[in-house]
Amino acid sequence: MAQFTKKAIVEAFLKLLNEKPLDKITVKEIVDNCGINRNTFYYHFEDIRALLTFVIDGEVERVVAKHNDVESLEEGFIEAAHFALSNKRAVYHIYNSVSREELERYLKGIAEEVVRRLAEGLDAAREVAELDRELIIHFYKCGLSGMVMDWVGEGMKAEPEQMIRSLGALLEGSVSAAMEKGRQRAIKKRL
Amino acid sequence: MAQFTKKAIVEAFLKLLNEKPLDKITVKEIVDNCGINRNTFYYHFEDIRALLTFVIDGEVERVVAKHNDVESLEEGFIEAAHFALSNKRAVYHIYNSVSREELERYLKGIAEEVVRRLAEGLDAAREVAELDRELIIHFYKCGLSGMVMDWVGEGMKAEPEQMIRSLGALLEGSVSAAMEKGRQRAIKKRL
DNA sequence: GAACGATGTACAAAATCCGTACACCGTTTT
DNA sequence: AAAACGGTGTACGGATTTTGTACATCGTTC
Repeated sequence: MAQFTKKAIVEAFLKLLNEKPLDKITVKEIVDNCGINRNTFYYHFEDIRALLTFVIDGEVERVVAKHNDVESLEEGFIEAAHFALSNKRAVYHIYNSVSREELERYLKGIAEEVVRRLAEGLDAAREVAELDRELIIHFYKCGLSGMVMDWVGEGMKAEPEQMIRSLGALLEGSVSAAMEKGRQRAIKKRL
Repeated sequence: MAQFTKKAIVEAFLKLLNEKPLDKITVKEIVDNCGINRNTFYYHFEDIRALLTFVIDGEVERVVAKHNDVESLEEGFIEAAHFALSNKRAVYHIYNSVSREELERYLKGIAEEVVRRLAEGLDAAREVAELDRELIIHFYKCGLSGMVMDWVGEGMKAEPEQMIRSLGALLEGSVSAAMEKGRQRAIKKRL
C-alpha cells in the first residue's frame, strides 16, 4: 500500500489551498508539487472534488472516531479546530469555493453523528418517543453546525478551547434536559 | 517512484532511535511502525546498518550540497546541528551504538569535503605544493571532526549558532593563513 | 536440544506508478 | 473564424514497488 503517495497528494493540496482558492488549483500543480505522475493522481482520486471530500472526510473521521463520551468528543473537536486554525487560509478558501449548501450538508452530517452519540449515551435507559427524539436531535444538529459555520465565516476568531468547552457543557446539559421533557410528553401522550 | 515509503522507513527508524539504542531496534519494529511489509524494507535497504548509513549520508549531503562559500556552509552546519539537537536521543543512541572508528570515518569524510572546499575557494589563485596542501587539509580535517565528536560526546550542550559561527571564522582565517605559509615554504624549497 | 524470535533471501502475485496517447472543452491568440 | 494553447478525464502497457509465503540460518531462552 502506497499510502504515502496519497498522503503526499493531500499535503500538496493543503499547501496549495493555503495559497489560492480551490478553483485556481489544477491537478498538474498538485502533481508537480509532490513529484508524481498525473495519472497517479487519478489513480487515487476521481478529481479534485473527490480529493477535497477525502480531506474533509478524513478530518471528520478524526473528530468522530473513537470519541464516544463527551470529554473525548470535546478533545476531538478541539483537535479539529486547531487543524482548521493552522490551515486557516485553506479553510477560508474552501469556505469560499464550495457552496453553502454543500458545506452545510457536510457539517450537518458531522453534527448529526455527534448529537446522536451524545443522545445515545444519555437516554439509553429512558423511553422517548421516536418522533420527539428525532426532532430534538434535528434541532441540536442545526445549532451545532450553524455555530461552526459562523465561526469559520467570522474568521475563526473565537478561541477553540473556550468555545468548545462551554458548547460541550451546554450540549451535555440541555440535550439531556430536552430529552427528559420529550420523555414526559411521551408519557403524557400515552395516558 | 515510491519515494514516500523510503521516507516513512527513515522516519520510523528515527522515531525508534529516539527511544532505544541501535542494537535494540529490529526490522520488524520499523516495519510495523510504518505499516509496511518486511520485504519492502529489504527492498529499500540491505539491513539496518545500510539504513543508518543512508540516514547519516542524507544528513551529510544536506550539509555539503550546494554550500560552496563559507557563509552558506555555515548555514548547512547549523541546519545539521539543529537536526541533531531535535533528535538528540537518536544521535546519542547512534553515538553509543556505533564504534568510534566508524563514527570518525564518517565525520572525517564530511570534514574533508568541507575543508577541501574551503581550501579550494581560498588557494585557487595560489601555488601550494601538493604535499603541504594535503598535510594542512588533513590537520584541519581532524580538528573539525574531533570538535564535532566531542560536541556530541559531551551531550551537545554548546549552542550550535555561536559555536559554528566562531569555528567558521577560525577556519576561514587560519586555513588561508596556513595555506599562505605552505605556499612560502613551497617557494623556499624551490629555490 | 527444542522452541522461539529475528535475520536474510527467493520468488510469484498483486498493487501501484509512470509514459504516452487520445478525445474533449473553454480560452486566448492570430 | 481558425488555430494554438492549456487543462481535464480516460485508456492501456509496461515498469516499479509492495506484498504474501516460504525457507535456511543463527543466537537466545526454557
